Amino acid sequence: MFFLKELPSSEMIASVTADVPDVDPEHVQTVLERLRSASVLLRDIEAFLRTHALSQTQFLALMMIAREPERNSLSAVEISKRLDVSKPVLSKTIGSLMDKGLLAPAKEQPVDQRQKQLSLTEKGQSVFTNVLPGYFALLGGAAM
Amino acid sequence: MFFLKELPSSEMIASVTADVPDVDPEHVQTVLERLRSASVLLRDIEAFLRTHALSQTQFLALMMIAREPERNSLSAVEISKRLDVSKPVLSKTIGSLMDKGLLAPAKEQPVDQRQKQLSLTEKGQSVFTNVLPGYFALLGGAAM
DNA sequence: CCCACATAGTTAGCATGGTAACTATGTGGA
DNA sequence: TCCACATAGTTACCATGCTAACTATGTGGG
Repeated sequence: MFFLKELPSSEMIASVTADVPDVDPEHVQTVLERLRSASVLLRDIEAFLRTHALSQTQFLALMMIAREPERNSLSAVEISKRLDVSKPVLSKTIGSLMDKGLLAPAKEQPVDQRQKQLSLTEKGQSVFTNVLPGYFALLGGAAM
Repeated sequence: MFFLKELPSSEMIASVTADVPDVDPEHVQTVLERLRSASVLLRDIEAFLRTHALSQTQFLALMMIAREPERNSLSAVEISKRLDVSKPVLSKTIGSLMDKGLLAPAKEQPVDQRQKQLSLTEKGQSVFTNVLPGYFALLGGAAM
């Protein structure tokens, strides 16, 4: 997250970037503004998801499984190819989703015994279905 | 941070947003792409700052003091008006910057004894000066 | 004057992110 | 065959974010 409330003035950006070759101060200004909007939106999304007792990562993990075409389960390693978090974080995320009863081991386990196939429970399906419209409404309403 | 490696396909966005009134799927797509770019850039910035043993918040706190016009010190409450983090986080950030010897109590303390005026040490000045060009080079080089 | 309220900052406890290092299982070439 | 290496997932430990509640100081109306 980018935590500045007030962005640096154009004058300050211009004076600082003057020392740095090949940097366009106006582009820097644009990038800073977008970082700020993205951070604000991400906070709003987190606050919204928290009202459903989900973190952003938990929600995205549910989405990866729910929206996988042709299948209703994924292994952790498959989720981690779609979700950009470290392995331990994914492991903990899956653990907390299982504790909440939103995720469970899939009925059909893979031959490779190192993997754990995971699918949404009924509760997981229904929570995801409830949250999704609000999530996209936030994305759609964002001024970026 | 927004942790999807692959964004949802336009088809999926279209199908989901069809249920949500007043949401333009193309706008959602744009917002998702910007969230993703912002997250990637923020990670790059964090990685860069880490090579100088600074967190993003620590660096921004230094910047707030270093770039304050007409003054060379700020109180915590003044920093918190410019930096969008909670009071306890700011308190810890200031503590860690003081531990590193980058920040110190200012020579002139305010009359209000609840406040602690803070200024950069020489080391803090020099670290900040060293880091700033690389920081703006990253911002300037970002494709957003 | 003084007590209620406001403000500055800290402490305590929790959630979520990271890396390093570990176990367990699979795989491929000598 | 079997041993070195690769891959899946977990454990341990730490940094940084949050809220709630605390202490200390300042301020203003009765």
